[in-house]
Formats: sequence, structure tokens, C-alpha cells
Amino acid sequence: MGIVTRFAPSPTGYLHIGGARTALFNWLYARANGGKFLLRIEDTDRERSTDAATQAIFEGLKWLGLNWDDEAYSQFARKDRHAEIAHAMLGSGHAYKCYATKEDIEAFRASPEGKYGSFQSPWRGADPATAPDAPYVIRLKAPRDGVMEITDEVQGRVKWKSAEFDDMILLRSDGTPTYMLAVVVDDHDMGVTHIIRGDDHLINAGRQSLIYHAMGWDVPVFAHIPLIFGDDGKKLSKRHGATGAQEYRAMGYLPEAMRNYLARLGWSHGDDELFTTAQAIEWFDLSGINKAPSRFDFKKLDNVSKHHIETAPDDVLIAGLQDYISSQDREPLSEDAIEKLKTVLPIVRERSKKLPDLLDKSRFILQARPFAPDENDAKHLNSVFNGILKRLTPQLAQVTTWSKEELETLFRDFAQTEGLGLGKIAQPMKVVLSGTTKSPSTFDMMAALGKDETLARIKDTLATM
RNA sequence: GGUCCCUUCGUCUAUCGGUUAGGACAUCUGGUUUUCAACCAGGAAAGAGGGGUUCAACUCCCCUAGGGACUACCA
Repeated sequence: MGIVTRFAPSPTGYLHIGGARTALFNWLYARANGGKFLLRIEDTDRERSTDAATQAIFEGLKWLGLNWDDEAYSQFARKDRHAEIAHAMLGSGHAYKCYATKEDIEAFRASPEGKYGSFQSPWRGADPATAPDAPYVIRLKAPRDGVMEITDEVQGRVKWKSAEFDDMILLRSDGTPTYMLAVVVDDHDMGVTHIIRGDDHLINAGRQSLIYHAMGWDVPVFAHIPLIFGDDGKKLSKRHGATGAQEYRAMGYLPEAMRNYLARLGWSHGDDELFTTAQAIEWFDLSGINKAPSRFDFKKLDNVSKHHIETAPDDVLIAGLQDYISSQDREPLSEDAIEKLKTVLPIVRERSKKLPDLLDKSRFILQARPFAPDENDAKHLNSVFNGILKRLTPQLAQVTTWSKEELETLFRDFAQTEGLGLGKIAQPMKVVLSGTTKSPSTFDMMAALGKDETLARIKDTLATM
């Protein structure tokens, strides 16, 4: 039987980075085993679910490259099927109608015994003949004794006394299903074989097993993965930086880097730190998932990001750049800009951590002359350098082989005859060429710019000094 | 409160009874350099605490402490 995994977020907000990792694990596991990765929107809570949130989740997953198989399922759309199962359980005696009102339950909770135990419906064993003509919910008739045990691929064997579970509501008084019922029915109908989800659902695995057993369905394999915390060990929140997957897009991380970092957070394959998505798919296994929660570390993310920016193919980088730019609501790069960018990618990608760094470093090739130097770097263009530039320019004009190596040799020789360190000349030259010293290597820039453009920029500078 | 889960360097982690407890990020020191959020070399840094089991425990068991989840007609 083929493997089927699923990601089942509720559409009440953007795609949380923790949810994104859960989705990634499910996706990785399905892809690693030639199975299917399904997406189901848990929208049975009509109060809190919104279309905008659903779209945000789609967008987040797409950005991360976690493509799902089939159409996304809507849990709400399947409510009739859920009700059907609830009634089937009623018929088989695994569930019963409960006429207790919300007020009854609240009163119970407020009472002394309500502090300890969960609500025990008086209708559990009641004679149907005594039933009032009033709204009711359908509750599961949970076993009162025995032990419920599950085997979790991450947590191992976990068991509870059945008495721990209350008679949970399956169908609300308005006829809509609760989450507990809906997940089980949907996972069963969708043929889900492996449920990989946050360990906040661990106890639910026990509860849900009750329903599987009642229906005589096969219980899927569970894998409850620990949560992601902020760097202080507290629940990840806005305070720690970004919690939404899309925010990472806006910060300029490559999806490939996010997949790498997120996969490594809570999962490991020996000492491998930096890997491609193809490798992750090849290596991914449930046994590599850690049981302890992990903390989100931006410094490490940056390091992973840097590696992917260094190694990504040009077209991936360009696509990432365009995507980043659109996330900033800026005009996309023109064909001309892309062509220019491609010529300098080899020299700007090496020292960049994030996508915007690439843009900053490429400024010299993208900006048209003449341009003014940055305020902080204008000081390099002083009178001393003016003299140096005037003596250097004729030599530059005579260069026949305009290459990085030739240029560097020329500069070194020139610096020597001037009795200066190379930095005294190369550094201000950066300002001439790019307007700032925070730029790629002087010689890389000159080579990329070409002789004519270089000379023209020198001329521009001389004219303003 | 109850039930369940978790606990190796600051952080992410390797180890699956026998290792000088390894790697990565961060950090520190030195070097290199035309800027640096770059590079090179080196250093410091960990099994929460206490009991067992065993020839041998980070690894298995128990207790304690700390952290977390759940305890809805939310998902």
C-alpha cells in the first residue's frame, strides 16, 4: 500500500513557521517513499475560518515549494459525511445522544467535583424513551476501563487509562462535526497512512484511536513531532521575530535554504548540516526525528542561507531575487538588469547571506552613471586621491587585456611606484566605481564594468572633485 | 490539580552499553585581506540532580527538579 501523508492546518491566520515545518516533514516523508502528500483545510470552525487565511496558507506552502497532491480538501465541505459516521456510531452503540445543555456543563465545571473530573453525561446510559424533544449532541461512548495504547514513531509507546478520556462530542447540537470526529473520518477516507503532526496532538492520538476502533478502521501510523520555540525557549511568537512563513520570503531567504534549515530543526541525518532538497528527500526518515523541542536560531538560518546563495544555480537565484522583489512590492528586474546581474553573480554571491545582499552588492552594475558617492564614503575622494587618479588613468587607458588579473597587477605596480599600500588606491577606487566601499572587489568590478564604463566613471568622478 | 511528553557544549545536533562524548552555528584568539556580514588556523564549551541494573551507562529502570502539551458544542 502506498504511503499517504497530509498537512491539516486550520485557516485562522497565516502559515506559521512551525506549521511549515510540519508540512515539510509530511512532504519529505511522502516524497521519500513515493507516496502522496495531501492538504486538508480544517475549516469546521466557521467563526474563525477565513478565505484569506486559506489563501495565505496556500501561498506559504507554494513559496516553500511544498506542492501537494490532488486538490486541497475542505473539511467543512465534508460535514455530511462526518454526520453520517456519527450516526453510524449511534447505531452501533458506540455513541449516544446527550441532551445536557451548555449551562448544565458550565454548572458542573463550577461545582467542586467539576474541578477534577471531566463532565459525565447523565444521558450515557439513559433510556431513549426518556429523551426530551430538545437539541442534543452526539457523544462518543468512551470505554470506562482498560488501557489505550498507541505506538508513535517519534515518541515511542504511549498509553493512557481509558478512563482519562471523556465522552467527547462528535456532532454538535447544530449538526456540525467537531474536530475529533472530522479528522478521523477525513484521514480514513483520504487513505492517510501516516499522521505527522505537532506533539500538542499526542493525547488526541489516543482519543482518536477510540473512534478508529469504534468504526473498525485501521489506525494510521502516528509521528508526533516536538514544537519549535523561540531562542529563549518560550513559545515562538512575534517577539522573537518572524512567525509567518511569508515573512521569511520578505526577509530574503531562499525557499531551498528554508527547507534545509527547517528540516535540520528537529531532524538529523548524522552530521549533515548543509544539503539540497533532493538529498533531504533521499535521507528523510521518521527515525531521524528528535523527541525534544528545538529553538529557532536566526544566526544558523543565516549561515544555511549563505550556503544556498553561494551554491544555487543562476536561474534559481534570479527567480529568488524576482520573488523577493515582488514581496517588497517593487518593480521586477528588467531583462537588461537580469543580464547584467548574471555577469556579476559569481562575484556577488560569495559574500551574501540573504537575497537583498545580492542586490546591494550588484548596485554598481545596475546603477547608471553618473551617480553621487554615498555620504559616508565621499571622504575617500579627497585631493590626494585626485592626484593619484590623474596619474593612474592614463595607464588604465592603455591596458589592452582588461582582466581582473591584469588590472590587479597594474594596481600593485602603480601602488609601489606611488609608495603606497594597495588599499590606499583600491579602496577609493571602489567609491569611484560603485559609490561605496561596501562593494565587491575593485578588480572584479572593473572587469565586470568593462574598460569604457570604468574610464567613464573615473571621468565622472574627476569632474566633481 | 490530573494525565501525557521532553532534558548532551549558549544554540541545532551525533552517539543507539565500551568514544580522549564528534560535527555545525555562535563565541574567543591568531593569521590573511582592497571593504566585509568574507576566508584560513587554533581554543574554550555539554550528558539537569540523585538512586539503581550491569564487568561497563549519555545510552536501560526508578525518583526529584525544570520545561512543555492536553484537560472546549477550538482546531
